[in-house]
Amino acid sequence: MDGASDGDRHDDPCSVLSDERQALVREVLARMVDKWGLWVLSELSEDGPLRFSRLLERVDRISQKSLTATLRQLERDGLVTRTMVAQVPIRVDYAATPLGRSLIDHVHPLWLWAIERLPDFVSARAIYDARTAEQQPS
Amino acid sequence: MDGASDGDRHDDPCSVLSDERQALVREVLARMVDKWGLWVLSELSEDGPLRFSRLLERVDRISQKSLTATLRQLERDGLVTRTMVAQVPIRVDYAATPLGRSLIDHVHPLWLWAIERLPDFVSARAIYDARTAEQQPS
DNA sequence: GCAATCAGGTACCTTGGGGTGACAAAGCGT
DNA sequence: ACGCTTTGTCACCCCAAGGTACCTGATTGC
Repeated sequence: MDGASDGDRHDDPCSVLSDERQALVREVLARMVDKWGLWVLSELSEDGPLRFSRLLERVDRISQKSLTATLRQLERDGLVTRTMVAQVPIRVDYAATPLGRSLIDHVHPLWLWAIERLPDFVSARAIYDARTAEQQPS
Repeated sequence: MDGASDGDRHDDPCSVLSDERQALVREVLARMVDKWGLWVLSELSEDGPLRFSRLLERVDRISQKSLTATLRQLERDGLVTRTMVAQVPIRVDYAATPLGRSLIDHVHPLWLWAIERLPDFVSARAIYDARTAEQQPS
């Protein structure tokens, strides 16, 4: 009997979790890799609470829709808080939670590592693309 | 040399890089968060070189198409190597590169952190979903 | 000739992310 | 009354990820 198809043969984060929990982890981490999540959370983590339009200015070229969606997702996962302030024109402050700041702290090293290794990725791609181009010259 | 005029107001990984390089980092890291990339790379990193069909068995429920695509992307970014062996039936071995193993080493802590915090995410979502449900009784 | 194995490739479909632009409620200045 | 700002929502679009299913090409064995 070899190769039972289940259980924890190794300590893969992936194969140790149920599909459901695995998906949840992926969804949370996906924000740190998608186009806006990390950026928005970083702004909030570094420069205190910010209102919607400040974020719109600071996160360059983000659309209103995407900023709204990003904030909703971050809020849903407990990474940022949303506070409405009844004011002259209505005002909404967003702030990073401790959980959000902790996530940033754990994500930054990974990004820094990736930035350090950028030349490796660039050259790996150049080599790969050149090799596949010579094999498929059309 | 590279005309990447990166304004660095703060040490955001995001706002320090040119769009192009930012996108490259995101693409590499995205594999570690998408459905199969981390899993495939982990298998290769832990259990030596593996051939296509072994991976197909070990990465449960992955489709041929997705495995092929995942491996191509990992290979393109220099994270795995592909070696054809002229044999009885043709044979192809995939193995993690040092760069790939290094990436795994840097990604694992993040996943472990996320798994530790899973209860926080679950409860944050429960609270958020309950609150929005009461406001929008569909 | 015919089936089987291994390593893919290709077509088709559904989902979801993200962009644009128009519109909405709330209060203020004029 | 009218328009301004702020904080969104909604409708419409395109594109890419991923799944299913089927096809290819090389080779061995019958």
